[in-house]
Amino acid sequence: MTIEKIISDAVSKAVKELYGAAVAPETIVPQATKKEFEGHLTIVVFPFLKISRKAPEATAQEIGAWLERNCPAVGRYNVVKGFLNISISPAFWLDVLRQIDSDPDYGIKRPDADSDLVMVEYSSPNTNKPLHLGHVRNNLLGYSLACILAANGHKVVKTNIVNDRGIHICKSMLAWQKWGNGATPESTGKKGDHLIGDFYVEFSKRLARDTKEIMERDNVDKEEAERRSPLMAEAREMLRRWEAGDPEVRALWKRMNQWVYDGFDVTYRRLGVDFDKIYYESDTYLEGKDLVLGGIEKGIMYRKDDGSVWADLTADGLDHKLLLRADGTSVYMTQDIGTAKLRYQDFPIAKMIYVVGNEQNYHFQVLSLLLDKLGFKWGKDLTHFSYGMVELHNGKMKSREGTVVDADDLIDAMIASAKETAADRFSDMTTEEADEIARVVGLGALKYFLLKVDPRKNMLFNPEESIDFNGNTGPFLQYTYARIRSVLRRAGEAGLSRDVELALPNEKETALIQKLADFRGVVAEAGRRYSPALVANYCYELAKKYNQFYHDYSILREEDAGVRALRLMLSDATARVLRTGTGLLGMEMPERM
RNA sequence: GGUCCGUUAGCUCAAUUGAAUAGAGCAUCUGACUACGGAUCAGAAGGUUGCAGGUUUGAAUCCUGCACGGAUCACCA
Repeated sequence: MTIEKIISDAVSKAVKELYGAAVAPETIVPQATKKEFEGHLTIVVFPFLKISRKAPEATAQEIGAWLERNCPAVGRYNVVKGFLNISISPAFWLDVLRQIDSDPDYGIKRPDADSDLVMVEYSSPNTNKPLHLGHVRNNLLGYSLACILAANGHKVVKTNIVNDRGIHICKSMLAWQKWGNGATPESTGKKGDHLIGDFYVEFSKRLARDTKEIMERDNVDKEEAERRSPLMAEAREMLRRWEAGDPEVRALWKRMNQWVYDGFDVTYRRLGVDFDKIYYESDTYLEGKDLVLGGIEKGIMYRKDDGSVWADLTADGLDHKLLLRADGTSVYMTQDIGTAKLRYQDFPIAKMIYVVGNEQNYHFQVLSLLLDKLGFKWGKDLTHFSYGMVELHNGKMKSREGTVVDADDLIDAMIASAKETAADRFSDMTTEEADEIARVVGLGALKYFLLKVDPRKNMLFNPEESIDFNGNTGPFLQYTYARIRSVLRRAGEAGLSRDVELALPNEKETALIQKLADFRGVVAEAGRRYSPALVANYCYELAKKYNQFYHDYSILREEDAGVRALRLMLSDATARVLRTGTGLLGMEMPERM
């Protein structure tokens, strides 16, 4: 039972007894009292005025007086305009702290046998180039979202659909065949995904050169010139052979994709993300066809004279959407329908979440509609967890402009930067220990910075700012955590016992307990709104509050055993909530740094 | 042009979905140290929440219009 629930129940009862009418529960929302007023929780009484038929002040007074008499948790109250500020008694706060302290999983709700299953799709890379900064935001959001959902009692399946076929893959393969001289990750020492990416870039460069020549020679536009390019013809021919199952092409494709997967695995591991089930587009791209053809009979789709198949979505405010080309082959949408079908067969999915960039908003609007029409029960309320672009402070990063920030390079830079920033702190450590902490801090900085922002918004990533040990940053949280652990270690060494009667908390300590108590609500809210940013910003507020608290008291030198024990318990609880909270963001917390 | 999304302090971001005087950090300025970890803390300054209307006891938040920025409207994925 949270303290908010206790108060809102009591208010509900008060209104009923005082005015003889029930009030809708959702209109009673206790919220933290603003710091310039006295009290812990505030009730807004405006919604009750229709029932009480009295002025706001009078209504608040009467409810406050009733609560003081009948609700043991309420110590004092005061009224400002239509706001009823309630002070919870210190003894009650102490109980709250004890509750937090005794629950190792505080704030977390574990799934049970009846829990529904949520599938989260994220990452979804192409196998023709390495992961970049945009993928990093995607991966961190997807992973964190899965953690948050799991913490809210859902069964979660993390999935990844690998885009491993198509013309873009053939481009890399062709370039390798033509100009690769048999290069392998082993022979070049390059990570497989980077090696393949380099050949893709090589192809693009040569194609651009050819295209330009043809444009001038034949006086045609860029699109047409590209179509006439012999390089493109070769790539298309390779795709045709791939689709026909040509053993030679398939063998090359398998070999090169494996290099890429090995490379991706390294990057995923470094980022600390993982998947429960990986789907490959080469396995699923034919799957949607039957469903689409079946849709024709149901009247959901129609066939044009040239044989192509479409869905008319104009009644839903959208356009006509192509689903099968005139030659019978699938498009992206058809494949996503097929993948959905497979997943539905594989898992009892109650809810599907796609973590995909906001440039595909329209695609998912259409997908939701089509899946619904085709009879998937979760089609209608599938969630496209849409996120904005990441920009660097020195300019946009788009793959076409060739200014992509590579994920591996970025991780390296973050770790190097953490090492440099904290060099003097590491002087008394072994090299291994210093390296490990630099890794944790560098990645923590990256993760926190990318996750604290509202996902829908385009954001500006500033590596320098992210690794600052002050302010709203990952390293600040990690530092706070490490310092608390250090204090607790010292307390243990000194044999300071918490096994005494705890003192009642003062105002400052109460404020920290209240913040800690909020954690449960924050996790639930983050689960409801799919918001890692909510958790991130809460963690920062908690760390900040603890720092203020910490600065005011000499915890270890405190002479009153009860007060000291209370403060140690508060420190311990703060460290644990911090660790749990940042854990939901995929961050690691160092014991020392 | 149609649709969707965004616009909050000099900068980077919040605001628990409609509540009190819109909050943090960075940067700037002023203070506080024989420090249980100062990688800290306290304070100041910084705002017509893009603009104009509307609804409401109450609007950054909801509605309408406009401006600016982004995305999308492929027989690409």
